[in-house]
Amino acid sequence: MKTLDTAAAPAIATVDLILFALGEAGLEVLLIRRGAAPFLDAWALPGGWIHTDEDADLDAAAHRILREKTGVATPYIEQLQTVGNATRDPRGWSLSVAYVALIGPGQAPAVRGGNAADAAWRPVETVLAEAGDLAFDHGDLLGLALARVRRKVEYSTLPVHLLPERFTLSELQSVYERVLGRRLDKSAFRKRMAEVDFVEPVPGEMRRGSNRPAQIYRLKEARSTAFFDRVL
Amino acid sequence: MKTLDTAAAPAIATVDLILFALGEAGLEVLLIRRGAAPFLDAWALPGGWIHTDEDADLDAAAHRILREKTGVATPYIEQLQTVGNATRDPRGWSLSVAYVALIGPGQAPAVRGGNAADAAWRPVETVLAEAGDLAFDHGDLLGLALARVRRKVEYSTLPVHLLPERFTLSELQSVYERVLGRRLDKSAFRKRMAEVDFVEPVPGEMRRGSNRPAQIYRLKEARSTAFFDRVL
DNA sequence: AAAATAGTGTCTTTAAGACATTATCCC
DNA sequence: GGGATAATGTCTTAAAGACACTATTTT
Repeated sequence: MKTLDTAAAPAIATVDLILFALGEAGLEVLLIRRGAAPFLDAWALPGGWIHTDEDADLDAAAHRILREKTGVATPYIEQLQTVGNATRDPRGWSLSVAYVALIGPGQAPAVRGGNAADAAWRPVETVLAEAGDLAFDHGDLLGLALARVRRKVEYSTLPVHLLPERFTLSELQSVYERVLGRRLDKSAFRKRMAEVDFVEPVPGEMRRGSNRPAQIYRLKEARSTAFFDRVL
Repeated sequence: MKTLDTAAAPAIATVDLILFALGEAGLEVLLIRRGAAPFLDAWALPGGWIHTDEDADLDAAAHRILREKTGVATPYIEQLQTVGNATRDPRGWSLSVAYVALIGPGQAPAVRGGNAADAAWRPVETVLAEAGDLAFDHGDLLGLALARVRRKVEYSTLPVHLLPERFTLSELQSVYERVLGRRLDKSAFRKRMAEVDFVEPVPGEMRRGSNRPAQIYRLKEARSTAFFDRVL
């Protein structure tokens, strides 16, 4: 969201992004410090105006804005919800389409978008505890996004997108456990992953350590997210 | 969507509504014949511009537009998805927030909104088969809405909103079966309804016929939609 | 009594959860 | 061999699904 956007016609509405990655403390969200009024110097979600002259559609706008604000190019992304009311922006009636994006380690730029002070990864719990400090209604949007992700983890394969391209089943299980905040049974977990049939072993590739090597898996192509019959 | 809306400032984006009700042929959707270009005389979903001077927020806009276009005042309503691209409206880049609404028999006006020829309930299957005939990308929106409803019926109590306020458990089961297109086991169905605890018997009220009378139920207050642990 | 639907119970089959065992590497 | 984690198997327990039976009304 910029205040300097003066080309009235091509700017329709804003897109805000809730970008999650897995860090030391569990789920973390990328925040950007605002450099303009309103909410000057407050932390905010990365967002920007739709540009009708360069964005073919909403998803393209979300990708562009994410890339421009954070440098992230190819995340998993899905539309969350659209909020619009007279009070969320002091400048007047405001419409924003919120997107959730997930990236794995490595794709996550430590800090991007100008200088180091204006972007930061923050643990979601910490941010939510002080949700009111965020610009606009971004605290609400973060809450919505977190609820969506937590719920969807229960019945889908969403968490693969928080891992690098190649991973072991133990690593995948660990992601589920960290997002859900509870332990899962190993054999039940593997049975379910086999059922939904969305990952495949990479022949010959193993993760080695001071123990039995683990088979490395990757996402089956054309299978971005699968759904379970039942809840975990 | 009107072309005559010339007040540039307060009109931001459109809201389109997919209004479902249960008819003879199963799920039916309300369509309105367009009275202006583009797509003059084509069938379309009821929709209209957000008016920043009268709509407090998006949901309020959706309610107002539904009421104005169809006369329906108090439906179950939920936001579906927002679509925006350069091609859906020949007049230029267009943004629309789609809502799904469900109403029970009785709340459904046979025909409203001017004269009888400009609104009609149509079976979803029929309309989808000729989805390309609808104005804009409304065929796509209808497809999205139907997929959402069909999926959500599997794990939630959504179908109560297709019934009148008072109903029997057999009637409720019948709604599930008609939307899902398959039979359900009676005892399993009742067990599940008891589990989620979202309906309650109306003491003394029974539905009578030439058979054993059936207990009449109603939605428990403050419980619009509940979710199952598992899929039906 | 017959017909019809409501409502509940029983039994079989399946799946889930806890736990144990075996496997394979490094040191 | 010891330590560590991978991978799979077994057993117990709970739930789901199919089906049958009982209940209560009208005709």
